[in-house]
Amino acid sequence: MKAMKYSRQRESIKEFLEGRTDHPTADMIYMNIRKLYPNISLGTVYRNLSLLVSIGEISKIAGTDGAERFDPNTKPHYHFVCRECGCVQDISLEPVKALDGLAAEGFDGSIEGHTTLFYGTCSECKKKLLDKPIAL
Amino acid sequence: MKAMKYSRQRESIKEFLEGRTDHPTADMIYMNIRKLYPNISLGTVYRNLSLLVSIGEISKIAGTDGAERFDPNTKPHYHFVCRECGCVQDISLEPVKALDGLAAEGFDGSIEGHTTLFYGTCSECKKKLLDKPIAL
DNA sequence: ATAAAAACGATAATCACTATCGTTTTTATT
DNA sequence: AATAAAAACGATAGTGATTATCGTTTTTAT
Repeated sequence: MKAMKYSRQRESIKEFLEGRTDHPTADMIYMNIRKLYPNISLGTVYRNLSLLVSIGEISKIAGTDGAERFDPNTKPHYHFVCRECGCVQDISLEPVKALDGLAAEGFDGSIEGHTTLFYGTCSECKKKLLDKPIAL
Repeated sequence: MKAMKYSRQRESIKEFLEGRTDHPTADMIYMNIRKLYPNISLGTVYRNLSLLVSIGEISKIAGTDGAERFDPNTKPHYHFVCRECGCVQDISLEPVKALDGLAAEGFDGSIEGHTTLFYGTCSECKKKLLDKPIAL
């Protein structure tokens, strides 16, 4: 009933995301795709991003302040967000499924999973903070 | 330099939140406070909520879709969000601080903590889903 | 080659939230 | 109690991310 048709815009969005680990926002993706398709619309970027998410080809990272971020890696994994610069990075820790069981104890609903966002200071910002003189 | 002055609007917001475990949004709080102060402004609600958060009297729950939610419980704890109705509930599991150490392994930034949001179906919605006939 | 419908670009609308600003309250000091 | 500085207010405009609308263009099965 709703067969998906090919679109080069969607293809280029997927290609742009492929291999990336910086989890860009819709706007960052828009800015970059515009170099290839100068009159692509921001709405088209949003439409295709949610389309790609809905068919499971990319995933969306929620919980980060401001804009949503997109990830070509669809396997569940944890993320880290830097409190200094706001950058988002992958955490190479296998999701701790045991947490779901622990959380389910004494809980009357059913728990299907969890999302975890670690926060702190990324290595880049740690360096910068060391170089910076102490503020008075 | 910036002494905080009393305000009944702020007081009533704090009182409204006190004892609640449904984690209302700013708008839900606004709707309720209006019964007591019919011409309170939504801006006043937002201003006081962030003020109360900044002095540590209440806390803000991020990561839930749409609007931010507020919690009178300032001790760090996990939350659950229902995928059916969107309600947010407390999880009575002590934050697993060991996760931070695990995540830090092989990570070059520094991890200060994490937020975790469990998802699934709340008990209310489980009941409703059982009563509902299977869709064709 | 045709035509149905999916996707497009442009743009308006929505939603949650923040900022501005003139007026009202609070509160420390007379 | 009167005063006055500043914090807080209500009304409202503005912002930023996202979604909806709509007439036109592309895709694709026939």
